[in-house]
Amino acid sequence: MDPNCTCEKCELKSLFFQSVSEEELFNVCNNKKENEHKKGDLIIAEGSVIKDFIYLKSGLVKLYKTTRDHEQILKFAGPFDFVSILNIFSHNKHQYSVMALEDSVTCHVDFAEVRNMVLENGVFAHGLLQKMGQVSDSIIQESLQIRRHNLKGRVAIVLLYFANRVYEKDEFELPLSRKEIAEYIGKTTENVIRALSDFRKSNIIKIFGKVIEIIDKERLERLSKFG
Amino acid sequence: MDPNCTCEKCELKSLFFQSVSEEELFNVCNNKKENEHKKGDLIIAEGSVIKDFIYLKSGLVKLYKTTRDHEQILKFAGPFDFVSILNIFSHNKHQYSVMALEDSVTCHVDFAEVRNMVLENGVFAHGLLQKMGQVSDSIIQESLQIRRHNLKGRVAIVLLYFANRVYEKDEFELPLSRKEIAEYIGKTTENVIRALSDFRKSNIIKIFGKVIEIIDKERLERLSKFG
DNA sequence: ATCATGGTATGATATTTATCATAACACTTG
DNA sequence: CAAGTGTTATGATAAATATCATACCATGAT
Repeated sequence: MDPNCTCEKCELKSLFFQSVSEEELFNVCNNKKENEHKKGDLIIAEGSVIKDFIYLKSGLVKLYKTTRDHEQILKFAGPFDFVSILNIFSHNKHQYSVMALEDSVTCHVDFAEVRNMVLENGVFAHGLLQKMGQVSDSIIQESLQIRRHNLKGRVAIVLLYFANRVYEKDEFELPLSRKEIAEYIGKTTENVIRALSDFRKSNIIKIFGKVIEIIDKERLERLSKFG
Repeated sequence: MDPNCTCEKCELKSLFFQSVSEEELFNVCNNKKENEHKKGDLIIAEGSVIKDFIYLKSGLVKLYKTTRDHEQILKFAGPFDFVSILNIFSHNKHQYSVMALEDSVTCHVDFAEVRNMVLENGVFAHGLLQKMGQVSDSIIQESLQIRRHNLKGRVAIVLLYFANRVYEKDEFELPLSRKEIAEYIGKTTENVIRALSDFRKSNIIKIFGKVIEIIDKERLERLSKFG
């Protein structure tokens, strides 16, 4: 093995390359590129041509679409639910932008190579179909969930998402501005701030700037279900 | 060829079986089942086990999810944008229900057979990846589009969808109740009715029960963009 | 240091939408 | 036929949310 090739040790190898032969992996590995992104960097620009199969090795990103007057955030994603797969076989341009919410590392494999692997390796293709189903379903289900809740319920869902799914702690630094929360849940920035203030006044959370501490998780969970 | 096998003539053959060999097609064709559904029939029940790869040959359906107290409609779909693909590789149970909005015919192929074709036929697998990307993207984009409009804008979007995409006529019979429009756009039934009445009073549409005639399409289009 | 800028925060008000009530009508069922 | 049920429709009112205004604070640029 080439000493430059570290894919063997990649935590995500099993995600996409489980079924790939030594020879194929070697090939992918030597032609891949890894990019580092600082918090706030644009990783993928909506409308740009898709050249690579891109996946997230580490970090946290937001997926969003820019419209006339504002942005709509589709999904927050970490390494194990990364998302560029959705468009890659059906569009030649990226339909969404991706921005780093925390320092992130992406891995880029030439798309032609991935397509060849799909054409030649059925197990690999099947794995991609599975992953794609999971990703699209998570976006759709989350969107439906948010849509059936009011302002406070939606904000509660976001806080619990970061506490339970991303940081696995009840005190964490929000990697988002209030505006970005608003862009995700489809409400105004002011009302997101009001909801957070309301939670603070009701002793459900404490707020120190971007740091949130969840004090009464039960109540927050009730809000996320019935609010 | 078996005289019972009419897949050769199926209008949708190219959609899913473009790349499939004579032998494979023959096999699929003889093991397929076709089902007819009357308007209002449940075709797929959310939560039921996925056994078949199901696609729509003709008709019109709604895809929806049942929650605590009401239903949320995800998508209306005809033969060329059918949707059961989304879950089939990633879940063992259907995540959404499908109901016929008009008399419909579905074609059922055993899932194991489809999986085998994915594993053995890269071109077929690639075609499914493309189709799946299109379907998931259409759901996501439509959902975002609706979310950034107000009540009237949303209703206008629905009317134009049926006029332009489904019936290709400016006078058509809505295959939906007002309640179902509400479940799709995420507003109350009363307000959907009010929006329609409002369009009628403004001479944008005429209403004869379920039959809608669009009189001022330009104004409706403006509403669907800026409302 | 000063200035502009963006994020956070709060209040007052306007607008939008939901809820509740009622009624007419069509449709099914006993 | 009558009774019940669901759909369409409209009005009155309540609740949720958006909009506009203002302020404070931190940050980076000049």
